[in-house]
Amino acid sequence: MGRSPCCEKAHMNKGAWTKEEDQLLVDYIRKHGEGCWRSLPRAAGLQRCGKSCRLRWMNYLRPDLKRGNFTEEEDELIIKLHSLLGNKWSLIAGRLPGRTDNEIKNYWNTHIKRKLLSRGIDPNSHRLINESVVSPSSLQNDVVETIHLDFSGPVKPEPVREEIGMVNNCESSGTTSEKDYGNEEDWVLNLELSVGPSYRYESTRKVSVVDSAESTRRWGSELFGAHESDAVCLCCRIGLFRNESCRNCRVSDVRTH
DNA sequence: AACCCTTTCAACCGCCGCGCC
DNA sequence: GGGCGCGGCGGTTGAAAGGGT
Repeated sequence: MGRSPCCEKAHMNKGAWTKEEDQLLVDYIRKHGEGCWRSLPRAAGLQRCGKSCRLRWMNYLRPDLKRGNFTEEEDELIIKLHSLLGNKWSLIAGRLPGRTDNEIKNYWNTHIKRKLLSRGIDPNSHRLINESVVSPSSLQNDVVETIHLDFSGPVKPEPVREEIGMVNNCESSGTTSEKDYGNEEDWVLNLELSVGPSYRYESTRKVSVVDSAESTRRWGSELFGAHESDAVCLCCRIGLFRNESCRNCRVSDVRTH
């Protein structure tokens, strides 16, 4: 017996949303907040699947979305993050305030891929297209810089380390799961990401950020080589602020908290 | 104006992880 | 431990828009 569908297919609208539907959804979420997507359509008077409502809200109706073209800085930031994270669009989106995973994914497929190819760079491996298979020794010789993003609070003993070449093809699962470190209740994520060639970066910094736009600008221009005044807690940087998981964060940005 | 091809991007689909029972 | 429901994610699709002839 298969899993039941997320919603009844019958009597459900599909395709483009109308203004009236948008309004119903916005009104409902303004009143009741996000969540309970399965029951939301009925409660809001929408003939839509809950998933569809969530998607519409997340990708289009959220008030904090940035509209318009991507800037050159955002382009470069996406490229660098993709070289680190692979097709983890939601993680990448978490680093670009106002941009959605869907938007970035589309932008990657329609613009950035082409841009990289025109530079002679393979968009999947982020290496020169003519470059032969990378040997382990050449990987070792890559200057590997560490991006150390830390939270306040306890730190788990062994930091996760992802190195270029393992990340690019997404064979890496992204992060080592918590179970790999036992069930420590209180350890706080201490993720180290590595990428080469290097960007200058001192690995232990704790600072605050002024606002999300400024954060983006700094990241775009000085990615992984930020000033001491640029570090942000990981939860904010990878986008956890969306689900209020960012409890230890000291950032005072209103939008993200 | 009409047609065709390409590009863009909103929306859908299927799968997965997590939490709950 | 296993089943189930839900939210979330990434890949894919297809309608609409844009551009060329």
